[in-house]
Amino acid sequence: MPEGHVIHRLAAEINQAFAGRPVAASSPQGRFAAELVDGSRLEAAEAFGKHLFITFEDGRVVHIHLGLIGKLRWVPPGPVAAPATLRLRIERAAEALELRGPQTCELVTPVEQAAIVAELGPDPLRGDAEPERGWERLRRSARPVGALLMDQRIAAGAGNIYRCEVLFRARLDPFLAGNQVTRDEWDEVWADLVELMPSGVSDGRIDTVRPEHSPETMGRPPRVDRHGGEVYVYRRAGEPCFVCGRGISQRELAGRKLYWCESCQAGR
DNA sequence: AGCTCATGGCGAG
DNA sequence: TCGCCCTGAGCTG
Repeated sequence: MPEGHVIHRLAAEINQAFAGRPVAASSPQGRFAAELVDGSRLEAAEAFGKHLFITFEDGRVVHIHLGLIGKLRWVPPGPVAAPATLRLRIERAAEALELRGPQTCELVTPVEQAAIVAELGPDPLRGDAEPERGWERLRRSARPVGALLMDQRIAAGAGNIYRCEVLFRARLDPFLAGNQVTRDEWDEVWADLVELMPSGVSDGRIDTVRPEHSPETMGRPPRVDRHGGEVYVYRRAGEPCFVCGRGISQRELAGRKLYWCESCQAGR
């Protein structure tokens, strides 16, 4: 259940553990032809948005996308547990990485990788991101900005938590049409993603609440979501807004649950 | 033990 | 917009 920060973090961990070294690869479940990379040298892992590419020697690339329920986890070496769901296991010495439930796990060529990346919009976690490309799409769409922020062609790597939180922090009405969003508002949203997502990578959780709004400031315990972070609106339906006290609203938008504050994020 | 839901995205209609 | 794919955690009984 990952947004881009999780994937970027995993890429760094994979490089730390395996880059430049031969690894063992297997698919106990049998749904991935792991023998094609088994025993070969893992060159590098790289993330683009929510896509993870692991390059092996001779230009073989394993493309992984976790989807909604996929998981990539480090496990202690030893016998494999629950092999029926284990799509891919990569291990070397004392480190083993297990992939379960991915939406995608396939071998691609570097050319195919480039084509997948070309379909993605700018990734706030990448230094080579071109936010202008996201803006050009956003400003041409009549769809609500709350739906557009789930579109990976506008900001690759952002998912449901970041869309809800960034809209709140910008005080933007999620139902405002993309073509009604001003350039300044887009710049603010983009800059906020660039500020928030690296913390997500280093902390392994999404924290968005500014100190002056945190319950802790009022002497109450921090209100932390199941995913681990402290957020303004995500999964807080009915609870009081940290800024104005109004109950947080919830509604489906773009196939996912949107959370927002109708007072702080009033339309115009 | 069973049911629901989850930080996604695809293809069909 | 809907159904569907993949798995497992967190509820309810």
